[in-house]
Amino acid sequence: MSPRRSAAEALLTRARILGRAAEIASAEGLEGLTIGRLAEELEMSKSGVHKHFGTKSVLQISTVDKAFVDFWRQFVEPALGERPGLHRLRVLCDNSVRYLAEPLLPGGCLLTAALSEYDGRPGEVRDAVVGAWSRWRDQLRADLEIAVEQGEVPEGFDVEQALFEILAAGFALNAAMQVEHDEAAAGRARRAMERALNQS
Amino acid sequence: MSPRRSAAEALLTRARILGRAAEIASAEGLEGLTIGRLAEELEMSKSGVHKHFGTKSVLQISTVDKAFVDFWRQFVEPALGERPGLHRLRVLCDNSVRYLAEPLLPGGCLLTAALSEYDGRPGEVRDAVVGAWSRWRDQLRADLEIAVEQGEVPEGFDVEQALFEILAAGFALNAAMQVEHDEAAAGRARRAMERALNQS
DNA sequence: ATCAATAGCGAACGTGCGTACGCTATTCTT
DNA sequence: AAGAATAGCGTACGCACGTTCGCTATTGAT
Repeated sequence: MSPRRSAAEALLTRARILGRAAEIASAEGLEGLTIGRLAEELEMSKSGVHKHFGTKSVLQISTVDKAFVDFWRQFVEPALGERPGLHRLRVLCDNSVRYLAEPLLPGGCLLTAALSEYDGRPGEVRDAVVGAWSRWRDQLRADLEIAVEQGEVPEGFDVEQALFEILAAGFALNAAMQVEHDEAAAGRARRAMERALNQS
Repeated sequence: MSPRRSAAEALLTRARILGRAAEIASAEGLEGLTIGRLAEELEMSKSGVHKHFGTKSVLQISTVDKAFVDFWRQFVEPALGERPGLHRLRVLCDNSVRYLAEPLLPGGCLLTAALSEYDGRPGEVRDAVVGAWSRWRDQLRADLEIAVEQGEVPEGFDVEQALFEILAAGFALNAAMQVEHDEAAAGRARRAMERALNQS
């Protein structure tokens, strides 16, 4: 039927697979993502899907990477031009709230779900998830530290405490949206993050 | 081999199954929990395990119930004798931090993990998870409202905002413990919860 | 003493999983 | 123009899953 596509087409196919994979995994989990279902929904053969990755865990890792890159491109990179420190941090927080309140994926933030799914399962998939998560956290921490250096926060400001509370608000927002579609949660998350920065 | 136990023994068997089920599910997820593995680890037959529940989803729901009841008995009920309002709320918060920092189960809080696992999958399992979760949240909210009535919190205190931030700290604590065994996270969670109550 | 009820076992089932292999027809290199 | 490389398909494999069925031997009620 469809014997061989060009190398360029193959890249498109791969992207198509990962796009659908991210959608499925965001709702059903990375473990609920199966090659058979993927093949069916994309109207191609199981072996055709399989060949692009060679292994289930490579598919899972690639899906995590894709979701993270999409998030980064759309919600982090646009902020990188802002003035580093407290200002850029506020932009990043606001972007992440928008991302969690109106996710790119039907099942919400794939990274958040995968972190919970794999926190107790050592392996390469877990490493990929934790790695992506750390990149995001390190970005926030970097701006927090710049804010301290620039004296934009009060004396004795606790960077790790603020980081904890910002991430906490993100977790809670994600849960509120996914579990009960709580429209008021975005506002609460914003307020919680702002309070984390105005540490008393 | 083991033909028929007494009704009393059967209850013990059921409890033994659910105990191990909660351990497995806390680490591998409610979906990663399988009857075959359960049977193997308990050294009984698959059909023997199966018969106690009749259906996989009943097993999952029973496991959620068991984990919730254990948490409730050990960390909520002992606090119910405390003076209602802000004081009891503080005890509950402290208890929940201890629970999340040193969980009963090897993979951390089963309820938190299950909430994330099932937030995008409608069905009876999800209903059970959300139901348990709501009971906990309602308990916290009840004391927050009592605190407001008793004037223990400042004028204009936002109950839902405080609730959001308390739960947020719990999520973040759970993640910090499970993902990177961050020993400092408990202190940060306590501080975050306290700040949620001292709403400015 | 009798006898229905049942805890747990053993074997089997259909299904869906990840994976392996060979094939075909096109693309890309030379 | 010729030939190596390969995208994707079709088929098949072994395995683990949840579930079903019949059996056995004890329990607990009559």
